[in-house]
Amino acid sequence: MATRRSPKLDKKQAVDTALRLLNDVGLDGLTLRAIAKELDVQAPALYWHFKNKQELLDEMATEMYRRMVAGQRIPPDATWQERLTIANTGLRAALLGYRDGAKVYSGSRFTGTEHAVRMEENLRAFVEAGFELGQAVRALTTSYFFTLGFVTEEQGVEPLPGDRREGYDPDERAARMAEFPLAAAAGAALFQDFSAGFEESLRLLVAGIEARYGIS
Amino acid sequence: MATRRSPKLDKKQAVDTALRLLNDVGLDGLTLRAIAKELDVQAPALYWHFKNKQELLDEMATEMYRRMVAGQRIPPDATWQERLTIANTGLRAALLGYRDGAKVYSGSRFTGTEHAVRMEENLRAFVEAGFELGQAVRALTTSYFFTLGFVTEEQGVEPLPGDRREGYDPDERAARMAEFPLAAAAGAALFQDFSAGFEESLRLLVAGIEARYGIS
DNA sequence: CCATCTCCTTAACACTGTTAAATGCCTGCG
DNA sequence: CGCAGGCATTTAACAGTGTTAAGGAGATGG
Repeated sequence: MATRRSPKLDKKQAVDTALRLLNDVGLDGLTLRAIAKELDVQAPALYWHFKNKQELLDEMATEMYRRMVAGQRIPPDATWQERLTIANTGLRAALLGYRDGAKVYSGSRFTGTEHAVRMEENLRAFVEAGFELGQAVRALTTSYFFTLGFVTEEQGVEPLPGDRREGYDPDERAARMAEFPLAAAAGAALFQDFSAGFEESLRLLVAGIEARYGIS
Repeated sequence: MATRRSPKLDKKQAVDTALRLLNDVGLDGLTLRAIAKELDVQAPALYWHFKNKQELLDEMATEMYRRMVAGQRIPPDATWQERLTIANTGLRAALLGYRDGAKVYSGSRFTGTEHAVRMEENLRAFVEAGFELGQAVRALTTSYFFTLGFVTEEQGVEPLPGDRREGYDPDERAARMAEFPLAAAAGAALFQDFSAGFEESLRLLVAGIEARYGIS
């Protein structure tokens, strides 16, 4: 009866393939023709499943988020501090998992409402810890925006973990900045160990929330 | 002698025109041909002054930064808290001054080293206030990344101050989110008053820096 | 068996960033 | 004065982009 022979192409597979391809070619190289070729299909075929390229990108961002959530284990008895740290460390890791991940992600909008379940969960945890809803929103979004900004910048310097973009040799930079000793020395703190810097920033944020909202 | 009749086109004027055009057409509409037309010139003429489009965008970002610095009056006796607040409020205002401002800005790199003078100034002020250099860098970059992430998101919802993008009607959103009461209610705190939210986040950050580094 | 719906292909369009070559205009030199 | 040569631009063209229109193969349902 309803067993129409499986179509050559389906939405989920297209999104998966596009995400895989993204790591090889980057956002600039991620053309519809390239994606189509990977799927053994002609480019306009994608328009049967997506109304335009942006809708495919939106689906990609949503899938990135889905995988991030799936990869996070939050202990049921986690404090709000642990929760915030895990959520943002996980978000950063998820974005770093794809070349131009942060750009793709923050240039897109989630499809559906699936993403709201984790958001609801986080908000509830914060409210139960004693936050007012507005405070919880502020605490979570502040860290969220910070993480997006951080990784965007990070991937501008290091497109994929390991290979650094030209113009970012630390020594070369220091030489160029010779007139500005503090700014030159800051390069080390900035471009050396992104992970350590990121975590320190999160600690700063946690400390601020504790202090300002009086909840530890 | 050296008064060669001024060429039709010069770098600074091209950048100014491109920045003005950006507000009319957005980043997608900002094509070399459109910029050239505005300058009464053919598109390839731009390649005499810029090696490619990215270099023009870099110059635009640098000019945005220049104007931001010019528009900021930092009192000589400002505390580090005031300094951080002024710097980031000013950055946000500068980015909001252009459609897709945050995207253009964080997709580009500064040309030259001019930007380093303000950075040096800020770092020195923090060090003089008692911070170690690493702490100063962390405090300033954390807020910097936050602001970039915040405005990127803000301009995703409100391309230009005033006109809101479709799909972001607060009531419609609340209805769609009916299963997630906290997330639905969070919409108000998120999409209502961006400026108030931004300032509260900065206060959170300032409080965190005070608490963790013990400097008030 | 024919009509219909689903899913994909082929062909084409307008437009993009970018390069190559040709063309004036201005300067400095003989 | 004439002419070489660089500066700054134009014209023409190219490969490649997202997207649309039209058509066709293949299964489904009446």
